[in-house]
Amino acid sequence: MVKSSEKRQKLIAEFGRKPVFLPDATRGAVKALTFDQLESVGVQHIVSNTLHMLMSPGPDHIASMGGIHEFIGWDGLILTDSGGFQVFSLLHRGQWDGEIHDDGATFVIPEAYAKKIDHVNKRKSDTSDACSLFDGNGLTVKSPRDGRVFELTPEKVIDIQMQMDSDVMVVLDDCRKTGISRDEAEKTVERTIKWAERGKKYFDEKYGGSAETGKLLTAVVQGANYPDLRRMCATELSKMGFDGYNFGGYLLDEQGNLVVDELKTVYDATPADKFNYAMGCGKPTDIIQAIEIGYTVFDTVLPTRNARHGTLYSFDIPAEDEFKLKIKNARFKDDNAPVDSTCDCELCTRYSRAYLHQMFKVGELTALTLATLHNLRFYQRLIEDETGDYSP
RNA sequence: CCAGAGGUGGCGGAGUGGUCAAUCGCAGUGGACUGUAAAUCCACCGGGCUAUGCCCUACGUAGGUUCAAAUCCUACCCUCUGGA
Repeated sequence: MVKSSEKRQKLIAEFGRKPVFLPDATRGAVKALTFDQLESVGVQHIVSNTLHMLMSPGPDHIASMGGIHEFIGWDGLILTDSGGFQVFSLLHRGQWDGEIHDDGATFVIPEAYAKKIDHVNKRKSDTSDACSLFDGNGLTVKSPRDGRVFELTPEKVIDIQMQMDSDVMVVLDDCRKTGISRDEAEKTVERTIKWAERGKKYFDEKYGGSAETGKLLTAVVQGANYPDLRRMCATELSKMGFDGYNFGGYLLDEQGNLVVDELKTVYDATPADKFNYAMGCGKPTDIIQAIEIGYTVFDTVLPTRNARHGTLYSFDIPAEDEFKLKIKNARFKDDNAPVDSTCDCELCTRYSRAYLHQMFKVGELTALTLATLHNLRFYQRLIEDETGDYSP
């Protein structure tokens, strides 16, 4: 195994000690940005996704390219999500075919998506390279053109993340939204605990655990909006000795409010010397709340996706309005001010609201880049301000 | 000058007797987005109201046929394509 760089080792050692925000680079890239641009706003950590990388280009390919850091050209910390969220967002919401069973989850890739990612896998499928990792023991490649089948199990998810050479790994979990029945919630908790145990055991026995690999392994706490289930899940997982504990599921209630009570319960039920990661959190105001509770690790698509959709964050906009500035609104056509008068990013130091407005109106790609750059800078400043050691 | 084709809302373009204030796309306006199938999705988009309904003005212009016309007839104006 390739040894982590000194820089990465340091990032891993310090991970979660103070609040960090990790932009989502689900498929190995933060949309619209280069890594130079990402670094220019102070980002040192990103999140990638096991399922997406499994589908394309495949863990074997990443391994053969020297691991994910080498492959994508990023020497910062990479946290890889397990694909548990896709169990929820794609399977439970019925967007993709597939099923969840006690052994894991099976995904059938829709033709439209398969085509999009097929340019690499088409070649691979001829020699079955893509599934060699699993010894034919689970991962099946059906048709490379229309609906290949992938299976995620607690063990496979560890293997994939190890092959990718991830820094912080996440075990497979059965992710659900908050509004499910008690019965369902109990089942997902049971399954999540079982899967976590299998993942941890496998990581320790096959790879020698964190001590041997220098990587961190985190577990996911489920339990929907049932505080006692959350507590039970957190307690059980804590007994297994993970490096971090993640608040899983959907961390908003039906009204879109942060589930503060559940977050507190989980925080209290997990070891004080381990970090807590609020997966998918969140709006700036949500992050501030979660930091107050004690969470230190955050990721969400909001700053990057909203940037691409024309919603910019600005400290010039009051918190009551969620710091949101919709740059495509007609009122910014003649606005010569920067998006955020307190910001030091390229967008704010060089361009006006009027210019960005115009670039969005005509669909210039530069607009997406500038907006993404800025929103990530905003999130960096938000989180750094919370620790009191903001330094640009 | 002759022969064809056509003139529809900001634009492109459906509709060819009633269910048409008029499909759809673009542009416009606003909204949504929380472990990313998302440079996406949704709503509104002639005007005026005592507004889940009513009234007015609209399918080149002017007449006509009809209970009823963007849709049929007549004339005129304009555009395009061929031919002199």
